Amino acid sequence: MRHWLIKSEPDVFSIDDLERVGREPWTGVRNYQARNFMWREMKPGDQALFYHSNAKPPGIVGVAQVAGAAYPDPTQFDAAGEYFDPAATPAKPRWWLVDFEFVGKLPAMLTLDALKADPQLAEMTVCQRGTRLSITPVASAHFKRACRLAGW
DNA sequence: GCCAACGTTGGC
DNA sequence: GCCAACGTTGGC
Repeated sequence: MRHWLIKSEPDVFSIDDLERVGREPWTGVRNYQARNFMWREMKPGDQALFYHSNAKPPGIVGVAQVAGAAYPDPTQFDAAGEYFDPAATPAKPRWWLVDFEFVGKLPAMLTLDALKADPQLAEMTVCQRGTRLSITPVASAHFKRACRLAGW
């Protein structure tokens, strides 16, 4: 099993939203690298750290898991929506996604500051300067360490 | 194919 | 609100 970190702005979609709906298609990702992770590398059952970005403070708040195989992001075909891609067709989709399902909430947020302060976690991609990618792979050792640090 | 301009992300 | 980082766009 591989591990990941997925970012979401809590004002848009928070860990509480995921808990409420149970399962959510990860729509709107329009970055090729992030798409490739969902399309080609994620497998059902992979677990992801759920990260609140653009939050005060930012940090990891829970765990989600890949709920099924990748499929075309339906929002790319919606001409009225903000994620419409005129170059994409159902026969030749450009954007792919997976659904994530709620696994659990951390007892307390593991803040970005706390991640950076931990010698083992400071190497995580999310801790690196200028990292904007919304989906990143996480080493299994880092995943375990983060859960342990958060008391989960 | 180069690269300057532009847009977005996201911490601070 | 600022701005560093960096991906994308488009003129040439």
